[in-house]
Amino acid sequence: MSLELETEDTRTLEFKARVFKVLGDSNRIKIMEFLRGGERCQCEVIPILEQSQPTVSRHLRLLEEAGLITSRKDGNRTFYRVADERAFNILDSLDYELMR
Amino acid sequence: MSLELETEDTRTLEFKARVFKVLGDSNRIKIMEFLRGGERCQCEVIPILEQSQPTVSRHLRLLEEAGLITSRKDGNRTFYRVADERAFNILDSLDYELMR
DNA sequence: ATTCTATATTTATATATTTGAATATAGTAT
DNA sequence: ATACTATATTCAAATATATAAATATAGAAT
Repeated sequence: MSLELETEDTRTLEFKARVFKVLGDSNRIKIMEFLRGGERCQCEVIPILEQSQPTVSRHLRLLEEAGLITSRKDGNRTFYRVADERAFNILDSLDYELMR
Repeated sequence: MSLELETEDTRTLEFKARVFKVLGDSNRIKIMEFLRGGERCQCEVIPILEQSQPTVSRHLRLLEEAGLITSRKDGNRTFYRVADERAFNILDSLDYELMR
């Protein structure tokens, strides 16, 4: 028995930190919210964020690497969707009045 | 009607991003998990993180600035507790098997 | 084949974040 | 008063992150 907390191992802890870190950017939260409407291509995301195409591409990649979204190619385009509907629970877990 | 999403205003979006960003660090998640056990002083947190006192002090300050924890001084010590039990919902919202 | 459109990658720059050493402050104990 | 303990702050260095310009790739349209 070490000094480590019993409740959560290092793996889980770092997994959670990675996911939260990726969500710790309003551009990426905006993407997640946009994807509530279902699958969208990158070209649809770009005007939502009002940022450059490489920047949007990178944000999408980070969300995908964190396992929050998945992508599929269709011809020219890359379509993105939320990997698991439960991902929205993370976003919604903050909808209480801690905010002012 | 602008290009902005109707569902969440910029304020809410940036609030959420700020909270997630603060939680996007395994040291700070570890602190939150430790505080499930109730109020603790900084001197109790330090051996949990196994990091320097200034570093722990800073992590605690960031959590407090994000509204996730509160502090109170008692003599020499500063005690910290979770600001709202619902903050644990954020941490727990990630307990589904997106992880491997 | 050429042009256009969508996306990805590389690169440079600017900015933010993490860390601990050093120091400051302030309460506690003797 | 002096020493000790707990915490906060300042600072510098290392590292990470965000952004867009430039470029590359590749499918679609003509």
